[in-house]
Amino acid sequence: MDISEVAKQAGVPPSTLRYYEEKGLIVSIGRRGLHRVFAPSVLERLALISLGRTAGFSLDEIARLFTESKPRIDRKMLAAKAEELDATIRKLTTMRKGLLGAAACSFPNQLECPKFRRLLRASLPSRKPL
Amino acid sequence: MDISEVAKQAGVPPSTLRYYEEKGLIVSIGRRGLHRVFAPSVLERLALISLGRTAGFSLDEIARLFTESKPRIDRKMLAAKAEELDATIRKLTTMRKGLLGAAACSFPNQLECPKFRRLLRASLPSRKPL
DNA sequence: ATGCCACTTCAAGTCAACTTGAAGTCAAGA
DNA sequence: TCTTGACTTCAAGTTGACTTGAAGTGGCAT
Repeated sequence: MDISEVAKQAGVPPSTLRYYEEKGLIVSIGRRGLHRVFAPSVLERLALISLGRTAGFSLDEIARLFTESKPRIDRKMLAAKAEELDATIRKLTTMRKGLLGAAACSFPNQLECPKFRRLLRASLPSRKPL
Repeated sequence: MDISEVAKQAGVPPSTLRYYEEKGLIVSIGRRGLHRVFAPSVLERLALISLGRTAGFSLDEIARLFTESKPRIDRKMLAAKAEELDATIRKLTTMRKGLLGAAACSFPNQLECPKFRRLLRASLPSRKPL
C-alpha cells in the first residue's frame, strides 16, 4: 500500500504517517523509488496508536509500549493506568449524562443547568485533587 | 478565598487560575489590595471545567458553554457530543481491558499481546475513519 | 519519451494550554 | 516600622503533535 492508501483507510493525513514513521511508531516495509510502501498490518498499528492517544498516552509512551520488553516492572504501571482510565470513564459518563440533561433543559447557561449541577455534586465529594 | 487556597483545593497551580480568569472561564469576586479574592463557588466552576476538558472541549468551547444562552441551536451539537463521548468511552473501555490483559500477559511487546489484538479486532471492523 | 502529479525531504511554522521570569506591590506578623 | 514573601502584571518561553512550504524526484499513463 502506498502512503495515500494508508492515509485514506486510517483516516489520517500522509503528513501524520511520515511523522509517525520518523518517531518510530510505524515502519514502511520498503520503497518503490522514493515512495514508501506499507504493509496492511500498519493499519492495526495505527488503530492501536489511536486507541493509545485516546487513552491519554503520549506518542513517546506508545512507542515505548511497542518496543519495550521489560518483563514485569511496569505491570503496576499498566494497572495504574487502567485505574486512571476507569476514573476518566466515570468522568466522561458524568459529562455525557450532563450534556443530555442540558440538551433537554431550558436553563440559560448550558453547563450550569440544575441537572448538571446535581451530577457534579454527586461526583465531586470523592476528594481526588485534579 | 485567596488564589493559593483555591489552587490547593482545586489541585491546579495559581498560574492556571490567572490564565482561566484572563480567558473569562472564572471570575474573582474582588480584590484585597492587589490580591484576587474568589468565592467558594469557583471550585464548582473549576470542577466543571475539568470535566469539560476531560470530555475534549477546548477552553474556548467551555467558555462559550458558560456564557452562551443560544436557545436550542446547539441541542443537536450537545447530542452529537454525547454520541462522541460514547465512542470515546467504548475506546477507553477497550484500552482498559487491553491493559489489564497485557499486564497479565507475558508477550514481549506490551501493546501487541494476543489479548490486545483480539480486543482490537473486535472493535475495529466498525468502519468509522478516525 | 515525456509530462504530470503524487510522492519525497527538511526546516520552519502553528496551536492550545499553560509556565516561567523579571520586576514590582502590598498585607501582615515580629 | 520593617521585612518577608505571597501576591501582582506582562511578555516571552515551552511542549506535544502535527502541518505547511519550498524545492526536488520519479512512477506511470499517454
